[in-house]
Amino acid sequence: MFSKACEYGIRAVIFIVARTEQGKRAGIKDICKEIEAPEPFTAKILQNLSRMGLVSSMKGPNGGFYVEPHQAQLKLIDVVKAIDGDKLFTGCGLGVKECSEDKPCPIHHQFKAIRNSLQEMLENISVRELTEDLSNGLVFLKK
Amino acid sequence: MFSKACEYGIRAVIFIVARTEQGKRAGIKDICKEIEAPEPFTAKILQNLSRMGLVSSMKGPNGGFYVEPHQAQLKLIDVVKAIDGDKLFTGCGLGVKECSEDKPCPIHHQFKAIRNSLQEMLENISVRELTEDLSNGLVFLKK
DNA sequence: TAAATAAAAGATAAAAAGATCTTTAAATAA
DNA sequence: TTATTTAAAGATCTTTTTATCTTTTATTTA
Repeated sequence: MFSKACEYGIRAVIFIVARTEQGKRAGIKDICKEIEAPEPFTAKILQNLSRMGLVSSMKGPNGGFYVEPHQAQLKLIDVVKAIDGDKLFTGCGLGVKECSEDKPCPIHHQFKAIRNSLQEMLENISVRELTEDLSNGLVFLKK
Repeated sequence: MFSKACEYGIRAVIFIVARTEQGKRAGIKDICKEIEAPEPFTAKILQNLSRMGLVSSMKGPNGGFYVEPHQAQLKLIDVVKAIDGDKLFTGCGLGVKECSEDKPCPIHHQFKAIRNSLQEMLENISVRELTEDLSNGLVFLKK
């Protein structure tokens, strides 16, 4: 469904927001240990997210990734679209080039329903609420 | 969502069933022209489906791909699982290794709902009913 | 200011997915 | 039987995705 990059990205962002709420920044090493992700690859992903303004970073001692208050309002859909783009929500399920409402592919309508609910779900979940579940020990980022 | 192989596979199978209902076999060339897919790649996919018994084939003049009556009952889920496996329905949305009901990832429950409805959709759609829409000009396999 | 820390950036490498080409085998029809 | 047709099989190639390594730049602290 999501690319590996997107999976790592979402997990990393959840952890970063959690750390920010504890008043700390999250170093790439900590992040990757915590979410069990490859370090240089995840660093790349976060550099991109940082450049796009979804998260912030600071170099040097005690540096690392964090979120500004306004960034803490991130919805999951923002992260997904930043990393995987929106083809999951706009592309044809069967890869038919000119699939549209007028000339639908064989599963166009059924598919639309599914991915609309996927999109809706991602739009309604904030990263922040997931960090709460995380601190409460309700959900996990690794084994 | 689906791999390219799966997209081509589904489109090809729909066309093959349609041709079978017209009492003909579908050659790989015809198939690929009709669904706008790369020929050797699609041939590989159909060879696999044939080996797995989802479709039938015959060599020689007037040969090609077709379905036996019992194969015409194919559901979309059969094709998807044959090509992409079932990781879409069983794997964790965030790629967390030991994600489970007991130790769920942050979006485990929301994700489950989505993919259950996806699975349900694929289980309830038969390839055959899609060929009807195709012959009625209601849906399209290419532009 | 100098040393240490940590992200940024760029180059490179490995693996997987997607696509192609060539040869072989089976079936049919002349 | 022989030539023709068409899928099967195997080898190969390309592109994209995933992952790593090295060097540079920014920041902090001593």
